[in-house]
Amino acid sequence: MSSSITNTNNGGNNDNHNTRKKTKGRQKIEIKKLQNKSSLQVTFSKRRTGLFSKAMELCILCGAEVGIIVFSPNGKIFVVGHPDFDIILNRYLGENQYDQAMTVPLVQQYNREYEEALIELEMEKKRGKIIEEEKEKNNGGRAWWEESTDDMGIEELEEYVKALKNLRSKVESRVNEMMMNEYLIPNNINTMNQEDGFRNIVSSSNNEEISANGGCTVVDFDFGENFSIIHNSNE
Amino acid sequence: MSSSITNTNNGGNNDNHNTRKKTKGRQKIEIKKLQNKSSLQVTFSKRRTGLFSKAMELCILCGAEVGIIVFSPNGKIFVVGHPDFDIILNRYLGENQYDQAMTVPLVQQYNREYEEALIELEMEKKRGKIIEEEKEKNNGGRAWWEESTDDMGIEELEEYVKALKNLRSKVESRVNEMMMNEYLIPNNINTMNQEDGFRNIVSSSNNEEISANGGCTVVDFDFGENFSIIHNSNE
DNA sequence: AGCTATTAATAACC
DNA sequence: TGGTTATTAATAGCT
Repeated sequence: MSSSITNTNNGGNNDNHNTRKKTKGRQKIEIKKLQNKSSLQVTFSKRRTGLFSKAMELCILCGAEVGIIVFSPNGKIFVVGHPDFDIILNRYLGENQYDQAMTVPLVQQYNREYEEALIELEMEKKRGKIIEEEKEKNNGGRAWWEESTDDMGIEELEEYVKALKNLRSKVESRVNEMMMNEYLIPNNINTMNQEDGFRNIVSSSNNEEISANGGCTVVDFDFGENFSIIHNSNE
Repeated sequence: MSSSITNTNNGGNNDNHNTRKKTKGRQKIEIKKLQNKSSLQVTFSKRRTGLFSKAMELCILCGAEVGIIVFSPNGKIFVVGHPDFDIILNRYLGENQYDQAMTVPLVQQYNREYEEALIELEMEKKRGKIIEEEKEKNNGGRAWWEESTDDMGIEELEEYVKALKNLRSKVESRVNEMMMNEYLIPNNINTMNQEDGFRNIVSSSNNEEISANGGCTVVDFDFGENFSIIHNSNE
């Protein structure tokens, strides 16, 4: 049906002249990885623009909020968001803080290091408290660890270090265990304040490249509304 | 030109009967917020599907990696990603750890608490080292803080606590300052290991609802490839 | 980066 | 929500 319509465009006139079709026009393609490197590049660029445009339309038409991250085949990163990508991300992280989004390696690492530091600190404090107590108990006298010989004192310190290392490994495994549980039994969805003090600098620009950002450029396309786009370069 | 073609569809036959157009078909619309609530809902649903589909095609055709977060006008969250949203997010966080994405409130808090703990710990360790040194210096003798009276010893401790609190506030303001600088002068892009130990549970499901995840459902659409979709419910 | 013939997406209706 | 149809919008293949 539709083919008969399109054929009327050229009619029965299959002569040369200026009625000959200039190009084949759009052709149906299979959705599978493009092999031609240069056409892949062009397609990526066009379709990425199309995707961002669609996202913007969804936002405007429906009052939705959309954030998109795209890594090009060459590893370049493109980020868009409305009203702003980081607000979207923040909201996502806030509503999903119990799931894997919050347990990205860096946060895991912070978590572990912080807990370790806390425990070490607690132990140091306890030690300080013991010293104080001992001092008050036999005032003028020596502290408990000073009652022994010098060798003995050093031994104590070595033992302390050993205990600390021991503790560290115990904490490590306990933290790992906790992480496991967080994966398997999602819980404690405690909402946090998302608006608090969080301000972003690389948004609300108006048109074209505004500020270099450690190799990360911020661009505001002609999307009419404030639909911030962050990418490295045009691809 | 195109209008004359479309008119051939109905020809000159403007009678009733079964040649009458069944619907007006697609009409041109302005990209501005839809007012009709129910059509907005329908449009959101259809266009969201379209957006996700486009994203998937971009991934397959070009070998790109895409992650999308959508908040519906009703606040429902929809997340997609290929090969997996959390991998995309992880990669983004990794490559942008200097920018505001890493300074969402929770991480800021972790950061501050960790730094404070570290400094307290450092101070405690230094104190311990001094004690050790003093002990070795005049072996058998008293440590420096024991040379004074008991009152004096307590005073020292109180001073220590005061100094610690002082330090804490100084650290707090220094950290705030650093955060400010990180916003204004993006720097230290030190790459971290992103593949390390990070595994996600709520992906690689196959079709329809698989696992409830604290109210967050995981669905794999019929996108052919493994294009994970996470959302709360269908909208 | 432009152009054009097509296909793909979708607005209106059911 | 899911299906149909007439249209518009996106884009594949060329320049």
